[in-house]
Amino acid sequence: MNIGDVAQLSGLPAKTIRYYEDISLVKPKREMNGYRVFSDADLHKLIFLARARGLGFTIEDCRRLLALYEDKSRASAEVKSVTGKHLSEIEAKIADLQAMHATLTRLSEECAGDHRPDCPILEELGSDEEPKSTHTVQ
Amino acid sequence: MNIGDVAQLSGLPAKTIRYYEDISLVKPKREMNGYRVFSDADLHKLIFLARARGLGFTIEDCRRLLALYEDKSRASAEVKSVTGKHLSEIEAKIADLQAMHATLTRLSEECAGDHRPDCPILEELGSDEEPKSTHTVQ
DNA sequence: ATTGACCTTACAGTTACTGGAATCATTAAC
DNA sequence: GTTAATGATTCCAGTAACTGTAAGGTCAAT
Repeated sequence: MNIGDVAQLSGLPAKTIRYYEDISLVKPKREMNGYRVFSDADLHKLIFLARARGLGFTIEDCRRLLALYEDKSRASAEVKSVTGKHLSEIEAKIADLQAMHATLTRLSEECAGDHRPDCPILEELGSDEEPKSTHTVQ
Repeated sequence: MNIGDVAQLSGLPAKTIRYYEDISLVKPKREMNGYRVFSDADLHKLIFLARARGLGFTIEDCRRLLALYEDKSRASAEVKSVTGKHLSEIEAKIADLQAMHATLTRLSEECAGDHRPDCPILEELGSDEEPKSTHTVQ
């Protein structure tokens, strides 16, 4: 299969697949004309990667998970550990976003949103005192 | 004030403040020795930026908000519009993260997490069929 | 005169791609 | 047989918002 075929089948852009080769996540063979040739195993890997990335795992997590996937004597504890760390990060991000959301919603509700210049959003951002909630993490 | 002082007072790293000057968010004067000199107005801007960034606004949003802040004849509707778009993006991100979280939690609960190789997490990532939920957005 | 804290610039690296240009290969149409 | 469309290749640059590091200048105190 050529890159267009596996792009279609995995849902990943060809550009991304070339990038994954660059960083050695997949190692397709080459034809005499220089074209990449992807085996079924390569396609399988790409589908694995697409799903893992879709679940928000970093590339390095994906590399680790792929290695575990191919190690038939792995301990499932290792996989669960990677997943657990990722879950914690997701939880932290959700919490941050919810805090931002709460603050912005409060300010937005207080703002008339008309032609007049008075604006509680800008007032809070520019105030001299500590605002009700300031977020340090994005 | 020198950069260390405003870094302290705004909570922003000096490095970040230099970067903000690079991209023209602040324009401190210079002393004869080349050191940056920050006015009270500069400090005020930096605090504004720190808060807006803390609420997850992009740098370009911050630039826009800062311009509105300094435009005493602005319409609060403009500020509310920027904020509203940002709120929608936050909501979308939260939804994505919650979907990932749900999938990963389900898989994690099914995984023994011991010395044995059997692992539902890897099985789903590597399965030939469409998994129960595949996320396209991260 | 020297130490240490603080300031300067410039360049590289981070994450995970994405866009674009220039070129080559393959295939289908005329 | 030539041409055009499609699809492949490489390479370089850009994105967001910084962060790290190196090499060096300045200042206050000892």
